[in-house]
Amino acid sequence: MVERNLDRVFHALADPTRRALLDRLAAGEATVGQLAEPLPLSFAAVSKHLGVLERAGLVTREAQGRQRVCRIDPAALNDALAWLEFHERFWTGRLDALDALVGTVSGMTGKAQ
Amino acid sequence: MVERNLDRVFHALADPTRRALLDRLAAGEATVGQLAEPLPLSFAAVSKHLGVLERAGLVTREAQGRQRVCRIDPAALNDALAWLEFHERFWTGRLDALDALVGTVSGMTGKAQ
DNA sequence: ATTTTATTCTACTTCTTGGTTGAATATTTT
DNA sequence: AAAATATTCAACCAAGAAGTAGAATAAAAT
Repeated sequence: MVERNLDRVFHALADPTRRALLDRLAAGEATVGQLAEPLPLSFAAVSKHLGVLERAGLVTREAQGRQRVCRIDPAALNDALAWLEFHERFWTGRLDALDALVGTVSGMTGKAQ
Repeated sequence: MVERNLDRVFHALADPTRRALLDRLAAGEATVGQLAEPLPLSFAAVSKHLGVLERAGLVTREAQGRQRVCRIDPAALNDALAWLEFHERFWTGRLDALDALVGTVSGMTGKAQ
């Protein structure tokens, strides 16, 4: 269940266009058109990428008149972050040093998993 | 350049079988056969998955007699971890709280990025 | 030297992805 | 009401991913 979502989140992050979209959205909400404008892609392609990000829970789209306003949802990063942190800890055998860290990060967005 | 590797790392992590392989390897090195044994997959399929992990820099395979010993390489997680941490920080606007954290983690494997 | 074992390579298949274009839908503007 | 705008949908295509099976390779055991 969390596993299934990890698939989607990691897959969403594995594309440079989608990471660029996230970077752009980190600077503030934007419509699909605003997101598509600087990219060498059709509207439809950008809309599809946003679909992938949305299904991963990383982005929300809200209809506002005839346009859709996109916003980032930082909470969805938590799954991926938690997985990576746990495994980095585990792999490096440093089970001590980062104990506090995971608590810190998962507490950051206010969403426990 | 780091970007291109991020593609490979996130893509490698986006598959549950590959994450399972990493989990298994976190417990210690293993041959391809040992990795394949509990999985409902052919040897060849597992070998392919290991190729993906290897190209992402997450795993190394070393020939040892007629078998290949696989080991995890924690350093490769750093790219992904750094990306996620930076963005989580950025997205949540908490540019303060995690400042120490990034230093901690990137210092952990002894490899600065 | 032959056989067995461990792994990879080479097709081949099916499904998914990322892209396109043009029609469809919904909302503003005129 | 008609035209323009913003976005998505549907159909399509090319390339890549994940799987299979069987041949090829290389080392170990007999």
